Formats: sequence, structure tokens, C-alpha cells
Amino acid sequence: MLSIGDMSRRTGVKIPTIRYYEQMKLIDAPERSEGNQRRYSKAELERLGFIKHARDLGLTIEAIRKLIDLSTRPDMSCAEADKIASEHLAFVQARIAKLKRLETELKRITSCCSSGNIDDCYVIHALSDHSLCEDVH
Amino acid sequence: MLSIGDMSRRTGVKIPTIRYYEQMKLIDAPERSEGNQRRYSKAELERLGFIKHARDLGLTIEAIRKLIDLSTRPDMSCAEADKIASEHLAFVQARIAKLKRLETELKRITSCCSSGNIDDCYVIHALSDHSLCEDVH
DNA sequence: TCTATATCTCTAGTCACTAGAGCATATGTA
DNA sequence: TACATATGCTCTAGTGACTAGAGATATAGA
Repeated sequence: MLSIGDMSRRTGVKIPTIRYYEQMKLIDAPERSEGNQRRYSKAELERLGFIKHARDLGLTIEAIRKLIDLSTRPDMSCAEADKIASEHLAFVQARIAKLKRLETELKRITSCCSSGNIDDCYVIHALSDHSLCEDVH
Repeated sequence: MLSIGDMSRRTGVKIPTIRYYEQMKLIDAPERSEGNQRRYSKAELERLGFIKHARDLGLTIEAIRKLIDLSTRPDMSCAEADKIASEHLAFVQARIAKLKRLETELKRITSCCSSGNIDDCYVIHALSDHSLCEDVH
């Protein structure tokens, strides 16, 4: 049996976050010791690892809840699970594209600041004048 | 003189958000009409545009507050402003790198799901078994 | 047994908004 | 001028995914 601290060390999920996941019903309320402390099984460790991994990948709590739900219905087609992951992939790709455009503009903004006076500051100037952007947003 | 709705239409910042910025002291409390409605000047429109642009670039409210503060002290060197923008550039670049690693893993996860049964579902399986990751995280 | 560490519950705070209730004001047309 | 509609006001509370802190209790090792 594992304490909440053991779970935390093994998965890298912080203790308050584990309790938060329990509250959000991502994990079941575990057994308790005589003194009311949480005691987890190996299966619960695995589920927390699953959640951690999915969160690291940026999946929302809601998406993870769906995946867990799916995995407990072994008769279900996995098309649904694939859909969740695929949608998230598209989301990640869109975010990369957007950030790359921002990177371009930030590079442009920061590469020109050489004067000593704020009146000529290209950073401030560029941020004020949207028309300087090359249709970035 | 512009109403809050005019400001919103011209900058693309939603009305409650404008009021929120006022509360956060990013913009000064504007004049009011006889009936207590906000009335803005051109200068205030420009400042809101500045804030919008900076937010679109992902700068935090706190960073924007600093930039505004800097821009009202015309004697200051702009090195500080450049530092804020550069730091943010580094942040954006780090995020791009991280998202690209996630993209790789998500692609791998979603490209193999072909079986009809959840027991064989690669998505669920891959998310459960961290060791399948190629040291992505 | 003592002490240090771990855990408990509960509340509130974070960021950057967003939503809604319940009014008051402004604007345009008849 | 009367009215309808649109716009605005303040205030409170909610979002997601945690994080922090208070104050009490439990457990493990010397």
C-alpha cells in the first residue's frame, strides 16, 4: 500500500494535485489507514501515471476523464479514443503555428532596440503600432 | 469621445475585458458622461491597442504594466523594455520546442490505432505506459 | 517515548478573463 | 415628446488546473 507521498514521488504529481484529481473524480477515493490517511494500490498508481502522462501531453481533465471512461468499457471501439488524441494533435499543431508567428514578430521587435532613450524604443513603438506587423495577427 | 463599445469595436478587446483592465490599473479610469458612462479619448484608444497587441503576443498583464510604466518615464533607457520582450521571446521559443516534442509523441500515438477493440487500443495503451515514450518527457 | 516528518481538511488565491443579474442611460424613429 | 431598443453600469461568481497556507492529527524511525 502506498501513501500519497509515495504516489507523488513515483509519478511526479504533487500531493495537493493528487487530492485535487480525487475531488475532480479522475481517480477514485482510495482506502484509508486507521488514522484516515490515503492508501493506494498499484492499480491506482498506474492510473495516476496515465493521468500525468496525458496532462504532460496537454490533454484537458475533461478529455482524460473521457479516455478513462472509455478504457473501463472494454467492448467499446477505440475509434473514440483515437479521435480524442487526434483532435488534440490538431490543437497542438495549431498552437505551434501560432507561436511561430509570434516568434517571428518578437524577433523583429527585439532585434532593433539599440538607442538609449525610451522615446526611440523600438519595443514600445512596435507594440503601439499594430500596422508595423506583417499581418501576423 | 468614445464609448466603451466604440473602444471595443476599434480594438477587438471585449467590453468586460476593458473594464477588467481598468480594474487592474492597466488603463486609467476614464472620464464619465453625465449618466456615468465611460468616455475615452484617442490616447486611451491607443493605449488599449498597445495592450491588445502585447496580449496577442502573449505578454502577461504584469509585463505589460512594466512596459507602460517604462514608456511614461521618457528618461529611462529602453534596455529594460528590450529585456522584457527578449525574455518573452525565449519563453515562446521554449514553448515551441516543448510542443514539437508533444506533437511527435501524439503523432506516434494516433498513427497506430487500427484495431476495433479498446483492449488493443494504442492510444490508451501508450498513455498508460510511459516507457513507450522516446524520452519525450 | 519522543520527535520529526507526513498527512489531514478547509478555505482562499492564482491568471486573465467571462457570464449573468438587475438596473440605468443613450439613441433613433414615430 | 414618447417609446423601443441598444448600450452601459455595478456587483458577484464561475472558469481550469492547480497552489498556498492554517491548524490539527498521524506515522515512522531513533
